[in-house]
Amino acid sequence: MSDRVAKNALFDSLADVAKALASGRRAEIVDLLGQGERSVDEVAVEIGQSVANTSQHLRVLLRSGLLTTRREGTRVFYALANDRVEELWRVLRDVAAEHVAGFDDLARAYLGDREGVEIVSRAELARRLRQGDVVLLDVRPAVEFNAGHIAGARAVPLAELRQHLRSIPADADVVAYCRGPYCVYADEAVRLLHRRGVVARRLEDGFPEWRRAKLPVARGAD
Amino acid sequence: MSDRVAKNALFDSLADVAKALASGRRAEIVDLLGQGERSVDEVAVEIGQSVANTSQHLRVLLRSGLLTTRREGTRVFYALANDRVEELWRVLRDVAAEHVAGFDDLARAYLGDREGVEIVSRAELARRLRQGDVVLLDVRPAVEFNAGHIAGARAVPLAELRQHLRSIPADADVVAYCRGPYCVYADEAVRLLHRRGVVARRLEDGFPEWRRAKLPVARGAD
DNA sequence: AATATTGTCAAGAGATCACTTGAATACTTG
DNA sequence: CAAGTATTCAAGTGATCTCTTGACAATATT
Repeated sequence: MSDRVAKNALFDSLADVAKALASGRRAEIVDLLGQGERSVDEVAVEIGQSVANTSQHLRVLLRSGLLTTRREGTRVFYALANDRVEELWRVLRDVAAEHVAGFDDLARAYLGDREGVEIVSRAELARRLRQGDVVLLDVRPAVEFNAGHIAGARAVPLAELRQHLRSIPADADVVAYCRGPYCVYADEAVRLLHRRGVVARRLEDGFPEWRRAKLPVARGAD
Repeated sequence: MSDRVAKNALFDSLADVAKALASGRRAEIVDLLGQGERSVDEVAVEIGQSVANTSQHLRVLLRSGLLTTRREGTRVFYALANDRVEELWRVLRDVAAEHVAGFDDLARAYLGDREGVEIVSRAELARRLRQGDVVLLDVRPAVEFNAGHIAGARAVPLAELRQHLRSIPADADVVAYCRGPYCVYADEAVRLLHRRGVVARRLEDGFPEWRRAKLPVARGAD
């Protein structure tokens, strides 16, 4: 059939979206931007790549329509184009977790042994927050907290957790959260708190999932 | 940080799933298998590639966990691993339709001008089927009809539509459906029916979406 | 056992991709 | 306007990807 060429072109164009995500570094970028917009330089630091290379990855994602940009002075901020992109990322992540051979091992290698880290479901955390008997720590970098956080959370970036230890009541029931299920921050926070004898758990996933579930969120420095 | 290596490996492995879909031909395969399992040879014919190349594409999808296989005599049947894979494909398709520049043009080039082809929503079709005042044609190949179809549909593969024209009452309200929103069969059926003076429309998408919406389905030759 | 059918593997050609390096551009500030 | 900062572009290298060709493997039929 002569439709072959047109059909190939159509499906190649569908595949272009997948291609945009078909690089570990770009996947990392999408995961990161799920927390809010970032400048090229910030993204470069987060993904551990040169600025030039990061810029090229961002352009690829932009060209495929997954991102938008905003200029502010000399800086350019990239953000996810919309919620559907976030949904695509989430579904992709779930499929990988379910189907990719060896994925669990890789996750364990990066996140460390999660044996000692107890999990709190979104539903339970929402209930405990309403009751007011839980100390909720947002252990992501401050920029991300400001861009949006769970209502009632305290901004305690992982790097500063040590300094805040004193202000956490010894008998408190602490929950920490970060970017999502494959982010180390909350795990490390929980482990540190445990070592100090504080009862702490981590939220099952992260802020994007909470927002998506239409649970209460807030913005700004606090 | 020394976590860099582990983090890269984790996200590379997430990107592997995207990589599996990052080829137009493999995208076509996933779209096709959404209708039900197929042998290597059948897939090869559908995507217009050699058997050897098709086999390699199928192995890539298999290795990434998106497909499963079943052997029957000398033939090997491939199928989507589960519903989540279908969901991933659907979300990817939607994101492409929404974000990829020029996607609409490519779709029009393949599907032809859809001006004259009126659309029926799933909800309306479901209602009309309950009332029993609609003739519903499944214009996909017979294998796909047998693997699953909308309850109440008649199997009328596009190639055989001409022979069935006589058995369609001139005053009937006809609806045709096929694989999904980017499948040509239903459009072509509607155009043919129009030329014969029959009032016909196409379902907004296809069988997989109908099944996913938990609307009534049936299996087998009728 | 010989033959046919169906699918997989291996090697190779040409295209595309990821990252590096160094230069160019866009904007701000002094 | 000059200098500085943030980003993008262009060229190049080694690796990976797609498709082809031809051989090989597994199963069924005679």
